[in-house]
Amino acid sequence: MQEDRRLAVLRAIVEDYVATEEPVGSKALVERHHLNVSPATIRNDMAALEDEGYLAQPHTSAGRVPTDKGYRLFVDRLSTVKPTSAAERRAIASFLDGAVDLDDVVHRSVRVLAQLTRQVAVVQYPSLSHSTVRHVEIVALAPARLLLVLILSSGRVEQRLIELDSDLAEADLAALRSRVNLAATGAVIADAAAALTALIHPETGGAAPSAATVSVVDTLVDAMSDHRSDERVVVGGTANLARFGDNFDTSVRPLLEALEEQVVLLKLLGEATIGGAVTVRIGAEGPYEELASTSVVATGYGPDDALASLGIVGPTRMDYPGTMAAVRAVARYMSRILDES
Amino acid sequence: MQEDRRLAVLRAIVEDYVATEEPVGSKALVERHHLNVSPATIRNDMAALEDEGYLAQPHTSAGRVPTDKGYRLFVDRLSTVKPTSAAERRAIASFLDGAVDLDDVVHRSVRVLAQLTRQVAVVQYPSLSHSTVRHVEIVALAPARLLLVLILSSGRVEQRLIELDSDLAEADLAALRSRVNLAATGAVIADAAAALTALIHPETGGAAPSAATVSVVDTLVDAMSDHRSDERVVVGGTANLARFGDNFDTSVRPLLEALEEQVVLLKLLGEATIGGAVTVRIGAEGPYEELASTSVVATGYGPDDALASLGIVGPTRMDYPGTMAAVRAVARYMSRILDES
DNA sequence: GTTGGCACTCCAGTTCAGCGAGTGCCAATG
DNA sequence: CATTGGCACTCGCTGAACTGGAGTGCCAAC
Repeated sequence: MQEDRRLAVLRAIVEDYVATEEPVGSKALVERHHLNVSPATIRNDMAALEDEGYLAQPHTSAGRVPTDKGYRLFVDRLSTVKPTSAAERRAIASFLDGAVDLDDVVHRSVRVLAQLTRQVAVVQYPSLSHSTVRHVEIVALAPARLLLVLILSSGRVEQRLIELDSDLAEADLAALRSRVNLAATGAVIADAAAALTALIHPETGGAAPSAATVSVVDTLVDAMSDHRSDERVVVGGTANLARFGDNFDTSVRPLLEALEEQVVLLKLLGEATIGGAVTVRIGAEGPYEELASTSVVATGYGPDDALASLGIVGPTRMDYPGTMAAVRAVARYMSRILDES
Repeated sequence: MQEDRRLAVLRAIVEDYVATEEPVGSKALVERHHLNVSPATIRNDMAALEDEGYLAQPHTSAGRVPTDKGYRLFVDRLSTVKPTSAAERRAIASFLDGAVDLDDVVHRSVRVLAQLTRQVAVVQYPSLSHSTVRHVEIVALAPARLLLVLILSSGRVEQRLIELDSDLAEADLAALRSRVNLAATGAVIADAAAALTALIHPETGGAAPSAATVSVVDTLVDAMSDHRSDERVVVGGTANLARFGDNFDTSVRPLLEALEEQVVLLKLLGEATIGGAVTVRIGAEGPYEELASTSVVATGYGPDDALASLGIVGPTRMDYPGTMAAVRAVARYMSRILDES
């Protein structure tokens, strides 16, 4: 019985603190939420919650503030999933439906996510490793100079320029082109790379591959395993940082620094790709000390939610239910769009 | 004689203010710079400079601060061009030389520029309109489904997918491919678009073009005139905003907002593409009221410095000579790299 | 277990005086 | 006429002292 009320108190404190940005005291609490008990009772509960580590006092004789542990409990057990509002769904739809290509989808997503959550939004580009090869084109710019164009299902295009030691006849080029496409087209990146490699290392000892073939295949395999381009992320909504101009040094500065470090961002997002659900990292739960006062709400998108991740970064004091709903909604819509195209 | 000294005083004030971030007084000035006159004399000069609008006082009985007009005079007439240091050149070279493709060049440039200037750096992608067509590839993914790949000299690749009403024979495809390339390859975008259009509107009334030809040409011309992709910019170094955490509302917030608005950024940079030199917009000189307390230092890059622009955005109180040198150095290096590849 | 009462704590905001950097003006000087 | 030293004045900044109020913790009563 008291246990139930305690949780209700914790929930109320989280909600009030998120809304007001100020430590919440016992009296204000009984007024705003109609708990049918006296402030003194609440005080006892608050003291207990503080003992258990869910609350903290900025200083003696101020109200209580949730700790990371408090937020965690709130997110895990107390928050009711806020359904995305019709207005939000409409915003997402009208924003994303106008997108013309992959770049555009990613950029629009980051914008709409930043707008909905009023936080800094981060969207990772679809990773190479989950794409399939749509087509490989080999163009002779000059007799000994080839342009390789690798077109992937996610809409991404990679190009490489190579010089050959000797000229390549048009007929040979055509043959090479069709062999390469036969091996790679339609396959997942990893398989395509393997199939291509097999072309120049034939188990069944056929004719030795030509120098041009080796060169082309090497370059393509290299482009396919170039994980550098996996590391691309787009950031948006940094203007939202302006909302919490105080706490500059504790909140904004480390966040800005982290945003510059794409590697960190990718790690943060990466954790989220695992399950299908929306992941929440609160405060110091992660390994990044500088981000102790920020939370990350992220999820995967694309088929099986495994193509790449998107999410937001914000202060631990944030509207978790709303943010989680927005992140999930954008991810779903994005998956759908990518699936259609 | 006094005129000379007045300018020296202005220069000294700008330099000191930039270095110390504090209003500079007459006494401190004679001490730091060895002007061989008394503080009282300087005071007279300062009063005169204030009358002419080059200086201002934050409040009575504080030191002087340069006005926008003061900075303008400083930039135009008083600053000696700081030659890029060897260390800077080395930093730029080692940073940019590792770049593998266009995206990479742009991203690396923005990083190195942000690092050198310790400001927010902005680099615009090479504009379509100044590129030439390197190659057009037409691939039949299916008999009635074509993939068009447009490869530009700047390293950019555009792709379009089209469906035909009827199947296209391999021979016809080859013919079309060679006609299109004959018309477009090597030409500047605008010319290429015109030449392609001519293919389907033959003045000398030849045979009417096939439906496939019309479709392909239309799509290519459309891709060439797609100025949306001209509007891409990359921003870096926002973490440098942390350095001036005070003035949050006057400096940081509007800047963050401007950075989100790519259109504004492009306009700011756009002004710079005109001459070959480094352009400086100081404070309220531009039409953007919110950016009244920021300056933009930018220049063009690429052949004739006309391919696109890059630059930095920072507080009016900045090291103009150093910043201008860095911007110019990065632009030059970038031009060179793009030229080579 | 809940409640009202009460003493206590401590932040936040305000007032006020003193300090010091800096100015403007003036009269004197070369 | 430019320069200089002197001097009174301004004004923001700093720190101390004070106060109001919100909030707590504890205790005794129900």
